[in-house]
Amino acid sequence: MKYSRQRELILKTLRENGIHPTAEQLYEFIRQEEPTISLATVYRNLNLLAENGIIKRIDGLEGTTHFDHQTHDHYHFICTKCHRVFDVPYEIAPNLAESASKETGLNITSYDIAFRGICKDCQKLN
Amino acid sequence: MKYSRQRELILKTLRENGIHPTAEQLYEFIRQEEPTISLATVYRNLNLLAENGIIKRIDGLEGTTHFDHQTHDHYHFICTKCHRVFDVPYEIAPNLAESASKETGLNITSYDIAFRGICKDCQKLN
DNA sequence: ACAATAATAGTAATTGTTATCGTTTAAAGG
DNA sequence: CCTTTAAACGATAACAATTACTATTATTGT
Repeated sequence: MKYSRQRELILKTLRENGIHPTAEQLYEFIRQEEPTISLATVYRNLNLLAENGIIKRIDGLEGTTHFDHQTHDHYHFICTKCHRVFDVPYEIAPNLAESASKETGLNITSYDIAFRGICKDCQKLN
Repeated sequence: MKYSRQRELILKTLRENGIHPTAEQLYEFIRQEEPTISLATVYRNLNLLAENGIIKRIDGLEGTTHFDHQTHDHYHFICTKCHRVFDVPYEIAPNLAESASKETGLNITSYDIAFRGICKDCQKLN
């Protein structure tokens, strides 16, 4: 993997962002600083970074994939109204992958937990 | 909601299917019995059934939505090789939505837990 | 500095899904 | 029954998210 300014910018922007953006959202943000960047470049690098374990994909939302700079297993809260994704500072069970593997006999390598509901900002708007 | 032969067939087929198929997979299967059915009808009815709580959507896979005839909260195992979705007969924590709500202060209404790994069939093929 | 090759921008193509629209069909009342 | 009405249909166009393609540019090792 060869260095590129665009990839560094993508990673830096993702790390500074708290809501785990989509490729499109990142693209719109980065465009302000780097107007010639291509949407394809954002997608290409996000996938590349995720494949190399540097960032993490978050599926589980309707249609669009989000990206997270934190790679360790943790939980998310997805607002069903504004569709933003937040980290959940709460742990159900430590070593969940291992204990679930033992219990079920399945070869579990990772997991995703997504909680859904209306976030505090969206609740205020009612 | 008015009765339709197509909807009944979709629901019946989903209930008989163990791997929680996508709309496309259901469509291909149903076509054998009902060759004139439209893919749009499959999508329309799966969404309608899910909105009415009769079936459940499973997001969380790369891109494609799967559907599940079981509506109560339960966990899934997604094979990262063949992309089939299986039920996980294992419960981490009862009343997870409520306890996580209390713990975090978030207004959690539902959740999804997806384990990932290689299923037994795919392990055999190596 | 130069060759080799990875990465880029721009855009076309693909894929999963939804919307549209004219036609068909199930349910309810006369 | 027969008619009316609205829901559902099939076919296909439209759409949105993502990937593939291609000619050009940038990075790295020598």
